[in-house]
Amino acid sequence: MAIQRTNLRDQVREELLSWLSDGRLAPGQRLEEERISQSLGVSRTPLREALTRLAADGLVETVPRRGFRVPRLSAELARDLHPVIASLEGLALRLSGPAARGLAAGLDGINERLALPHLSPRQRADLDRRWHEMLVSRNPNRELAALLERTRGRLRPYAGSWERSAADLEAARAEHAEIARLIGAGQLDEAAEALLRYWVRGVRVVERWVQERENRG
Amino acid sequence: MAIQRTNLRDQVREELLSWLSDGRLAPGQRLEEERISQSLGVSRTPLREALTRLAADGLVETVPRRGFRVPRLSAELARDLHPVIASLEGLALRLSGPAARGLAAGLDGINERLALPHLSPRQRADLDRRWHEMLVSRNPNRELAALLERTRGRLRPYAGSWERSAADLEAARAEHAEIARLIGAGQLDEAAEALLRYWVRGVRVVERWVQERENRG
DNA sequence: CGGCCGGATTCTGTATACAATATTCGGGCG
DNA sequence: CGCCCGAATATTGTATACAGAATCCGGCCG
Repeated sequence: MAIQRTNLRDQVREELLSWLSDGRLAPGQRLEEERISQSLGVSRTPLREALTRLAADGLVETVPRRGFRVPRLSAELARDLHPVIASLEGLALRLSGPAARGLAAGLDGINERLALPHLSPRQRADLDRRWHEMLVSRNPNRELAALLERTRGRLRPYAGSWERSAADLEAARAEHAEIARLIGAGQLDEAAEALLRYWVRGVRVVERWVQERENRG
Repeated sequence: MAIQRTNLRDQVREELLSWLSDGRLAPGQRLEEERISQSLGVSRTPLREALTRLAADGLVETVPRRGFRVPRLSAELARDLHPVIASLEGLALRLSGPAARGLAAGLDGINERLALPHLSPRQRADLDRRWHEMLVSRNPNRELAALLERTRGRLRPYAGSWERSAADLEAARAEHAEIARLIGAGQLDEAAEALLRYWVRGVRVVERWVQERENRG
């Protein structure tokens, strides 16, 4: 028995978010309201409100008199957002205090699964996402948590970049492991620095993926 | 000749933002759509889209089937947001690199004006806002800049806290001056630390103001 | 053959209409 | 006299209607 007690606006928003994740809404695509609202079985009103909210979060963009569109993939976005996320996660980690030490085991658990073969890029992206969610889960600052979730959400369209070489995957896993180790040792400042390195290295991976994607498609 | 705004949604949003700043929309107040839309001379449709965007930014909140309301003042919000802003501003400052040194003079200029007598709390809040905008104006990271503006915007309803004692005002000015001095000397890491102290001290000022306000009204 | 122009069509932005829930207010009951 | 209940009213959430701008498409001119 799912809780149905919500409004169409939020339901539509959730649906559009999943469309953004799985590529049914492709970068650069124009969003024709009538067509989408019909395929969702709702009117344009709640759809537009959902789109307005997504636009506020940067997941779609709006051009006056030309409606909403999905932003094109941009390596610059990753270049800009990754250090911001690293900084916020570092703050969240430091604010967690001694409670952070208990995270190490769980983090390692998720990191193990990241190595499993036969995972789709999106499944790996999801595991990475959960790893980082757990990383900051002991942070008591609610606003910081919300901001982090929103900001990380902007990278949703880049989930495909987890289609990466074995070497890149292994590098990410090694960095995860190193961060978890530092957390387990209570060295939160060092962990925050390692986080920054993790995210900055991730920029290059995303850059290459975006580049490749432009060449192919 | 004013710039003819693109759509009503954004015009309405700007108007509501100023209403939030000057208290015409008071914390805790329920937002009756029909009344507001009539007083703005627009229909409920663009108003609701503006409110949806404001809700995404945390400036209003929504209760299912009870519409939008202005969040109550909360010292906890300041406690949570101030360190986040400090962290983001610190990052912006470090990313500015050597270009930051040129900021010191302008920062001092604004800081001088903050000492002028006969300023309203809101005017002081505005000067402080401009001081911090200038502080990060050399930062090349566009996403960080946007995030900072949005996050700082959430403190809009707390502008009244610049109605403060002469001692508190002087303390803020002294910290501004110290930060500017460090920037002028190229010591960005130290400036970032001073920034953190500035924002953390600000928490107490806002806490007292919120407390006072609850007692009075 | 290519580029430009003008009407037809599509789509957005806004207004209005409508259904269902929340709130209000007065009357009955304890 | 106070509290609870229910009808009347008000308000939200959603659907539909409509005006005007953007886009498309075919014909005309160079």
